[in-house]
Amino acid sequence: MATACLAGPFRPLRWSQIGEDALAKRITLADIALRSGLSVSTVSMVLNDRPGSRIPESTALRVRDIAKELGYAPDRTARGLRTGRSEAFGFISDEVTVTRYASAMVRGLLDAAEDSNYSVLIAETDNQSRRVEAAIRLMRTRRIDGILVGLMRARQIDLPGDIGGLPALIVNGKVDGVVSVLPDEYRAGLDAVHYLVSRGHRRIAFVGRAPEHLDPRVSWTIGRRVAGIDDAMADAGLSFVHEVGGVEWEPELGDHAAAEIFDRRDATAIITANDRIAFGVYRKARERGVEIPFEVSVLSFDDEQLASYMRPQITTMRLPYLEMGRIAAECLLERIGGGGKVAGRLVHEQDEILVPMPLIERDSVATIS
Amino acid sequence: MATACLAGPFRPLRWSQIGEDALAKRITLADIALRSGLSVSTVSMVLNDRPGSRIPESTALRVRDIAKELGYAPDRTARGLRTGRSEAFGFISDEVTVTRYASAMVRGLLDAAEDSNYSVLIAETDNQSRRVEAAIRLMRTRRIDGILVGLMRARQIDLPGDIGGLPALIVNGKVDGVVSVLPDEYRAGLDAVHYLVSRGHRRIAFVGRAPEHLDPRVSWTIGRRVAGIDDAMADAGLSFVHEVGGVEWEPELGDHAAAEIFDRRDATAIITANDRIAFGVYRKARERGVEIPFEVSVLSFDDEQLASYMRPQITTMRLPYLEMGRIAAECLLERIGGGGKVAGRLVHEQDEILVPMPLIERDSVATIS
DNA sequence: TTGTATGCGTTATCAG
DNA sequence: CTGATAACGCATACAA
Repeated sequence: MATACLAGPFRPLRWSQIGEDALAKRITLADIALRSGLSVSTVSMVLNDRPGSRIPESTALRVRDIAKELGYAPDRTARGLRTGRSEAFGFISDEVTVTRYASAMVRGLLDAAEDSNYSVLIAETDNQSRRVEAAIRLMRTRRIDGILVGLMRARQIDLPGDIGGLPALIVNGKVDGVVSVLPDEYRAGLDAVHYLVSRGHRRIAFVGRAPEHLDPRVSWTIGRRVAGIDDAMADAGLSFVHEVGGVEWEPELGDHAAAEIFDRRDATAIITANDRIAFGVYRKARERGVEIPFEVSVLSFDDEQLASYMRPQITTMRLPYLEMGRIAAECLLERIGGGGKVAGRLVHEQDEILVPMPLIERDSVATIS
Repeated sequence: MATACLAGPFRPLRWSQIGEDALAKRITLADIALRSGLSVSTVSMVLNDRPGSRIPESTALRVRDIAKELGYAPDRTARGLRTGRSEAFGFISDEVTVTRYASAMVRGLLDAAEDSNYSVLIAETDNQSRRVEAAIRLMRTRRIDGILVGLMRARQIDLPGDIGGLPALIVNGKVDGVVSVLPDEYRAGLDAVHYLVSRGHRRIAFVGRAPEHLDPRVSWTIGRRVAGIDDAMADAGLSFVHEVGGVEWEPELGDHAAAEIFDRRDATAIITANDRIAFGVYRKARERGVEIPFEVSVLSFDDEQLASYMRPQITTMRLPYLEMGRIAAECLLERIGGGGKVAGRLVHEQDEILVPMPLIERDSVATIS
């Protein structure tokens, strides 16, 4: 472990003010009951305005006034103990919090939670089932109302821990018997090809096919992405002028593929299975003096961070992590039934919720005649 | 907002098993008291083995056995209500969860929390003081034991919300009167130059100086980074053969600077203020056919994700976000005093905890004679 | 229309 | 050594 190291003048410093602030007692229903001369239960009724018992507006108003004046906020711990609902849910991820990819997912779910006054408990498991179990156990002792499981790469997994009757969803992944929120990869594949064709391209190359990716335990979505691409090509009466397969979707594959494709001089456009491959294609293009998009167009998938560094800016099908996170949280909240002010109609009793992958139109695809 | 979209066959699906699992009542102290014939308080004493009262090993053992057998886990909600400590702390960040940079910080603090059986409540504020206040308020109603504030870019800020007597630390930033955990930028600047000098470089260029960065509200650390570089240069009796200033530390600055530097042909090494600038330098080098590191060496700062895509791999001073997160959480936990099994000695009553920035030695610096 | 009593699961105090 | 009993802050069924 890294060790902390000191610097600067040694200046004693209060970690926290133990003064009047700390003495500012947390104010409770009792306080406001005292102030109003009413009983605790009356105050509670007013503040939760329960439909059952009608309390005259006059007193209700007074209670609310005092509550506001005192700055009352209900103690969620106590309320949770009483009601059995914590108004918090858990998010367990393999490593999504920490990766280049998908931390937008976290933001999406945080946003949705905030809208409903929910808190989120986050745990990373690094794919160790021991840690998954531990996380779930810990969260249950905190009485979370539901649980979200997030994966960095969309694939099928088994859930080691016992969800045990808790409302649950999986984001960017597949677990038997649990509803998934997934990117709509098939449609994205379709859209990608349609876009290219609509811009006049008919001699298209494809980089990244690999049978290994068809195993659902490896990827639940890549097969659909490729199927979409293939189907759209077939619909357009086209077939690839060249293909370069590859399991490792890294820049090196792009380097290598671009070299081949540039040598053959037969493609006007290249579809790369992801941005990292496209990055390699770009690199090779710069080396060879091949001008994108004038000599060759590039269309890619993912729109990861890396894409923002590519010049010309790359046109790519965006993985909608932000929306997936938000939608997953909204579904969960609605399922929990806790005042989740859900914007639109949300889908239930469906085993997959597919979120569209928008085409981010930038500068790497030229129109040809 | 994106709308969810359906696909696949409509197959009714249980969101959760309402069967035996859900009926598996949460087991409490009472259950285990019943089974053991002892009282709830005795069981509690045993399970928390309080020093006050000695309970014979025989009964203690029996209690523990039953507890294990039943799979007892204390209800943190109830315990929290009683003790006033939730064994959870809050993490409030401007946008650190979601950026390319610093999500490692989150992992670090999650790791530390897990070691102490703490949970962490995360909120993003997007730099809106309204949201900061709301987050703090919400967290306080959950009785968090302490609070961590994280910033994406290390700078001085004011904390809008009322921390009110809660133990607090700020990670990668500065708030008046609050202890900071920061990267040791001055030393990193020193080390960077020393490294270059030790490899024989004496004609060094620097890209990225800007007076604007010296404002603590803009950056609390860049000044130190540059000061370290300058001091080390002076110590070595050197001055930069060329400098290209720039406020925007983006690839374009690197492009531009590299063009200048390559034209002059007077530097054997370039220090770029961050990786994004270095990325631009690389791009220009590839365009010009300049070979790194043989014709010119590049030394950079940050080691952000982008760095992993650069070929040859770049030598850079790593921003130790993971360690900063872990150390901050450990300090906070120790301050809270809650069973935080802290590995090493941690520093207190110090207004800054500086975490070393390691030199990640890769392939962009050549040794010259 | 409002107050009383009870319980959520723990921990803590204090008798026995 | 152990067990009532109270309290944490809130919600709710029921009584007044």
